[in-house]
Amino acid sequence: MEDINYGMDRCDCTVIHEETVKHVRTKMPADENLYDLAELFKVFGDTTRIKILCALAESEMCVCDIAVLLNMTQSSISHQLRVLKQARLVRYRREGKVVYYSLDDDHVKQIFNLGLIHLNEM
Amino acid sequence: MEDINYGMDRCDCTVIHEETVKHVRTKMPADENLYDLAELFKVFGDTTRIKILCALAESEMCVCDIAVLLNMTQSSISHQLRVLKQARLVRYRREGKVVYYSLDDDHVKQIFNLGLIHLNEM
DNA sequence: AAATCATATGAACATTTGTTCATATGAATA
DNA sequence: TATTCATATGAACAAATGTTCATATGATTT
Repeated sequence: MEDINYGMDRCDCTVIHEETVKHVRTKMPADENLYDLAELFKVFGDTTRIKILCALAESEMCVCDIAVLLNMTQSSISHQLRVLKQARLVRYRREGKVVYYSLDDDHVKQIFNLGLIHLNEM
Repeated sequence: MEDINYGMDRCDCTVIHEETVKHVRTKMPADENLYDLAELFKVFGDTTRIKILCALAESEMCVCDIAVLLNMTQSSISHQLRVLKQARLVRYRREGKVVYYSLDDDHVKQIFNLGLIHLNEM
């Protein structure tokens, strides 16, 4: 097997297993999909947001309730709810001055549970 | 229902739905678990690491192979593999000078797939 | 219409994070 | 034993992120 570097700019390595790399390359999803996937998990990757999701998994709640529950400022909860909203993980409905948030779909709980399973089995 | 603030330091809100908050509070997992869960998802929340996991889902690979595949430096791949190792998402075996990495368990693929399902259904 | 209340948001700040560069480690080989 | 090569790692730096503070918005109530 030849030691070809393929003229890559960034990589300072020699290709060791050319066939493996070639094969895996054909199996990789589009960069855009992997980017989106990382962005999705990034949303789960914060304690405050995890707590919010966990709370909403139990019951619909307004912003103030969540702030009290987590003992955090209304502002920071509101900022985080915006992130969750953009990721389509939560939805909301307005009732007068109060805005109620809830989980958007069932995937949230599923992803959540898989994470817990992984942690429990380590 | 009374407007009690419960003497929270940080929250600038009035409790609106006291019963809801009380109930949800009893259902919340321990802070430590939620912290660990967030830490786990944080690991998935980076494009480079997602790509590495995706590649390893297809085949065991050495560090150089991954660097070539992703067109990144060996150093940055190695740093990220350390993160994945600490999260128990990948394992490795040494064969002479070469270190081969692979997925540690099947949860990785499952979490991965759930993420993709969520993205596809939005 | 003015005041009140729940929520949203922009800017600033501190912290965290990912990559790079230089170098260390540790195993095979000459 | 000296060299080579694959990998690991520490420090530095830039970029991203979460919270806070001040204030805006928008709906209700007086």
